[in-house]
Amino acid sequence: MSFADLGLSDELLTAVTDAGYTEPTPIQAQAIPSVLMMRDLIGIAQTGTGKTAAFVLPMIDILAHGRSRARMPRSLILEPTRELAAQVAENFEKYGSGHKLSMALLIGGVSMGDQIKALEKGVDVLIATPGRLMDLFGRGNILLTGCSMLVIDEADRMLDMGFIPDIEEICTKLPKQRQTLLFSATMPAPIKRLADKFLDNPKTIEVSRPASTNLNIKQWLVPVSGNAFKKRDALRGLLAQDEVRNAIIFCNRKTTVRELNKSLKQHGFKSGEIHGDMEQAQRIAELDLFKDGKINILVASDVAARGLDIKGVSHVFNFDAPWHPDDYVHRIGRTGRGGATGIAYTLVTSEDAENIQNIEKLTGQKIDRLDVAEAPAPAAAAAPEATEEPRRARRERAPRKDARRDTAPEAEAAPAAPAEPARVARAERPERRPEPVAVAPARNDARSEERRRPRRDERDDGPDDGWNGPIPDFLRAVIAL
DNA sequence: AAAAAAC
Repeated sequence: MSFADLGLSDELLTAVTDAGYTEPTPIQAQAIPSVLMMRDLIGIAQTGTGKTAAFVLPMIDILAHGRSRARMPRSLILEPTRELAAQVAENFEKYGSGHKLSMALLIGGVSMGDQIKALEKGVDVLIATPGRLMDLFGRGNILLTGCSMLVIDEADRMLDMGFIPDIEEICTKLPKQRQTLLFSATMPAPIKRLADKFLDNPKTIEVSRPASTNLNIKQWLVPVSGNAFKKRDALRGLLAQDEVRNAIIFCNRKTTVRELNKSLKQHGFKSGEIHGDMEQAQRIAELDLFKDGKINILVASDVAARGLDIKGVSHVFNFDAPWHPDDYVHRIGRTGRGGATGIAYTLVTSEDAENIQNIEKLTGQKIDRLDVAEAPAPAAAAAPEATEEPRRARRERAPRKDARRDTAPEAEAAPAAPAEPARVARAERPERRPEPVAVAPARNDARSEERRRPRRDERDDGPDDGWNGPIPDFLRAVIAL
């Protein structure tokens, strides 16, 4: 099966080939001919399956004929988040380069002026999040009566976010005579009802079992004993592996995102953050830095969990196990995209245990616990005196004021402590552990070692290990069980 | 429990 067999125009095939694609993904192979035949469609597909191109490509061909009129867009694509909407717009630009399609991206957080101007001129493709679309519609800037094609993308996400009433209202403003495509990773009852109500004899395509995980992604659970501080310890150790080219780190809370990014920066990592409390321009800027490799770590809330398509993300970390098991599948799906392999680590404390159970129930697979034999960098045990040395040195420094605080500890906020004798820092680190050259400047590494040792000690969590075999140093401090 | 989306 090749793109040439799907009925797309020659210009479009050229654009696809230029973009480096030769073979359609299963959802593209199944959806594109149906869409070109103007059928309604339900696409049940995980992200990372090539879903976006499955509707963008045929839409370009369909819209190539005819032209738009002022304030009357010819097609509408609804997306749950601004990032996703922007990404779909990028796809239209990429594949539509040979066509003269006009496009407007209606999302919040940016000024309305340009959006209104574009609408005035008339657009072939309108890509929108529901809020801004409703807003502009209410102001009389949009007429949807000429809109003969509708795409509802990530419908289950829309449901989660309470957008279904908005979607229903928008649907009623479109002409009855139209083509409607609905995409969703899962099919909960309210989405089924929505499809029954607004789609006409749809063809249903399901390309992967809902909530199945991508087999290209190697998943690990990393048991961590204790608190957020120890999680940060474990995380830094994992990030220091050579193979971590870049990574998205998901947290459950925006505050955790901010704290973790701050902490990673202080440890010399090139990291950035993205969450819903940030200005839109800031979000895009951070995303671009990550895409361009100016930073290689992006700490994110679930705003980035779904649909974000960034090429070549080598690792995903779940700093917290997500509350909703669906989100787990979406988060780790940011790696292993386009047939590449990826690795996903989930840090697990007792607080995460229940969420992990739900995830394993949903996916129907047990996730491997990272154990000694398979740990990334098995190492010789540290010399006995090596663990004593930093404790002594540490007692000479100011003790923590509040030993119970486990977020944003002042030890991290404080300026760098004077370096330990190099011998100590080295003795604590296994010889075979890769230097974190690409991720964290080595000079900061000794500092990070210093900082976490005192903390563990003061918290008086008991012995450092209970292991018999060689344990990677970074896991020694944090692994439970 | 959280995050997302309109001013």
